[in-house]
Amino acid sequence: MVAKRSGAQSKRARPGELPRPVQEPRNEPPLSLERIVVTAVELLDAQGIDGLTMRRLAERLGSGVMSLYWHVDNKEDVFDLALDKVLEYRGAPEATEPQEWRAEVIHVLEDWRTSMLRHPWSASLLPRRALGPNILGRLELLSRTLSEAGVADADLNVAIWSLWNHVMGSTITRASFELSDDDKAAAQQRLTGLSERYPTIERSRLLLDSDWDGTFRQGLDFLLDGLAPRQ
Amino acid sequence: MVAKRSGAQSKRARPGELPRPVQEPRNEPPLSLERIVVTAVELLDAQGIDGLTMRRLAERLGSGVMSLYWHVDNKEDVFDLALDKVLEYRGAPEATEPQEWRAEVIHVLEDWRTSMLRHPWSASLLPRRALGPNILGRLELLSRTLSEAGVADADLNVAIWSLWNHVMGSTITRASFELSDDDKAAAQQRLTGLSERYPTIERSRLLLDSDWDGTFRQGLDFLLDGLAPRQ
DNA sequence: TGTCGTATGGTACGTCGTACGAGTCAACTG
DNA sequence: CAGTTGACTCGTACGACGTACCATACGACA
Repeated sequence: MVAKRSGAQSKRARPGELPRPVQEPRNEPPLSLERIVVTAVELLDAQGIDGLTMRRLAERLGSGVMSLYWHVDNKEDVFDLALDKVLEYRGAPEATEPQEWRAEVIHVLEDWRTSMLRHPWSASLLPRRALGPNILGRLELLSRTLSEAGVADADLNVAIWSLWNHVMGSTITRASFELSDDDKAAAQQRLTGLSERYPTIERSRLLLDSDWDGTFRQGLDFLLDGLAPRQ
Repeated sequence: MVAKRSGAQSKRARPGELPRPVQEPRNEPPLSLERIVVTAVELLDAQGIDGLTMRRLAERLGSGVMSLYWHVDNKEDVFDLALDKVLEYRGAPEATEPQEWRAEVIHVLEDWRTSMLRHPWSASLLPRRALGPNILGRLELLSRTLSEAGVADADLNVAIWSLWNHVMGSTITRASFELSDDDKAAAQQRLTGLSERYPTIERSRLLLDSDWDGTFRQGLDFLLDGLAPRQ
């Protein structure tokens, strides 16, 4: 536990140059934190949360299992890094007109939600992981936007958490209904078998066809209406 | 996989009656689904999600590990049952005056949130587990209340999911900040060490002292304002 | 007395995270 | 040039896990 995890960039392996000295050809580039995290995300996308094991990760990287532990403290670390990786923000860094703050907020939050829905495992992972720099960066951006829009400092925390909660809730709900696969079967079974116990749910077909995107936008509008300073 | 998991109630062991025939005294009551679930909740409360293992559960129950599998399909099953157990609803079953629907909704949702905060593991578990009967029961109750309050069927799903999302988001956020313990250390470190990167967050002390309950109530009010029919 | 459904649990297998320590290699020091 | 150091890789091994398989016990009924 010393100098480990310096932001060591692996130098691009320029092919043809510097022929491999004595060893049998190593067809994989050297390990790096970057490669590990990228591969972990791939693995999570392909196999889900339980599909990520250190052995499989090493296999994909063409390395020994224990080599990973030079770059990473433990498996939880991998989860933290993968989660934060997925939440990198590549948004317009342009200064926005002050009167467009609402559109700016909506854009930030929808991008956030989209990023997580692209990797459904991230939604179920976030509740129990630490806040990485990218997550904090998004929170900071949101804070600044609201602050510049005129939200008083005293109301800022309430505003931020309300919006955060909305994004988290919508995303998690959406994602957990997306990847179930037996969702339809289970829901159908419950609805037909127990329709007399849950008549209202059945009537509104709550579990079968809901407009996730519309719900997100509509709830967001209500929150922003309430949070925004009158003007 | 046949008649298993019938709601087999274990008959109360009436002490003194029917002396133990030949075996050495079995000081534990017989296994039952009920006992298993209750003990699983205790174990989760005490040790957290990773603390629940089939071996530890069996140890607490004074039984062999494999005996659990007569009552339960697998470990995921235990999670589902424990989660739903925690969400039993013991609310006032009274018929409410139609003009009090708003208080009724607030009560239902606050009770929901309180139940989950009593068992912080439930918040991080819910996103990836199936909907049990108690959860569906709460959704049904919420649906009926809103429906009787005059929310049109077309808007019902949006209303329910918006409220559900709010409860989920608030609870998960709150719970994940509650049980971290290194929260303060990590947050402090980030704030002092990286204060120039997240100035707005630092200024508002977002990660240190936020009013979770107030945020929940205020966001809920905004949502209800938006969702309720004008009257 | 047998047979059957209900219930218990010991043993064993494959998989997991990771501690430990030996190994390789480039860069630097003298 | 030899020697040392530090960055990095990885084979082996250990304890813990979920659970498949199978032997057992017991009350009820034939």
